[in-house]
Amino acid sequence: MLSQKAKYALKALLILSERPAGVPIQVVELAEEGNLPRKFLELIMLELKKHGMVHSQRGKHGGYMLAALPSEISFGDIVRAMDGPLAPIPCASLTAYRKCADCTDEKTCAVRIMMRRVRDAASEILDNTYLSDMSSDDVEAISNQLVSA
Amino acid sequence: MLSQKAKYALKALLILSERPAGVPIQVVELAEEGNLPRKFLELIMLELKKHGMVHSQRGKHGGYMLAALPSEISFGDIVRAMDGPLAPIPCASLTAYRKCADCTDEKTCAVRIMMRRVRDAASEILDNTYLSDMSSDDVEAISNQLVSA
DNA sequence: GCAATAGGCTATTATTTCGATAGGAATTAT
DNA sequence: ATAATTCCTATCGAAATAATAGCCTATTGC
Repeated sequence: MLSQKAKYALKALLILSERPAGVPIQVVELAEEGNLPRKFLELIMLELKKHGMVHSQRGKHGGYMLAALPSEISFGDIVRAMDGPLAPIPCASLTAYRKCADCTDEKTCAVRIMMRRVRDAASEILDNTYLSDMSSDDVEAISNQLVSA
Repeated sequence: MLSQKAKYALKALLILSERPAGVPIQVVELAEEGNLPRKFLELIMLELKKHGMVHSQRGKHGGYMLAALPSEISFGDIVRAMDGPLAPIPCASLTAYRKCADCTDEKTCAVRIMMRRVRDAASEILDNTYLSDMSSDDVEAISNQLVSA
């Protein structure tokens, strides 16, 4: 499951990615444009900042801006920052491996192998798509393709 | 995330799939062989039965058996029965679509498109692999390939 | 028929996680 | 100074998760 937190983070960063770089956008504005709960979004932006994905400017005329180019921030980065590993189960994670408490022999565990495949597939998609690949223009084009297909 | 419940279900069904069909296996035996909490597993087996994936026989010499061939029960079936839809977010689900409360325009939602891709990838894997594809022999072979690769 | 065995069912519980809100401290522009 | 805005901590309620307990009911073997 993708948490609300991660969903909101994605939406906020997508909005930021379509604005001119370096100009701070306030949380209120992000919340309005994305239809997101303001106070919750504040926490999220703070967390994104701690992960180095955005910069902030305090005080009047402050706000948030991307810490890198939209072509450098992947969906995988964002989802991991908010929700942790992509793998459905810790023993199938590359970035945060943890053995199952009840596991007797990992090598013969079919569950782990299957979940590893799922993880790899998700990573293949999310780690190779960047904010810049999903601008509103791109998304509209994709949606239209789906309709005509 | 794959729940413990789903993980235990998968392990139990994998054990069943390697036993002769039609011979009931008791919960205690499944719990021991799979290193699973007995009482919790009882609930799980019951739920699997309600989903029509296993049959049960009560009384002395009772137990559970698969309701179909191992080549007919997919990992996708099992995961969905235990944890619900594969999609990371309801608006990207085929089997249990639900609109996001905060969504203003689904057609231009990049999050939904990405999560739909993830869903499709997971489905591609889980719906096309059956219990019979993951017998302990198969799994050992796969593990050995990984070592030598 | 009766005892033993095993699934069936309901309730309960503890723990954690999630989603969100509140209030105020720190900082900056004017 | 004042207004605006991020930063930080605390807190809350609701839901989900993981599991256990206990009793009921069906079936079998003798």
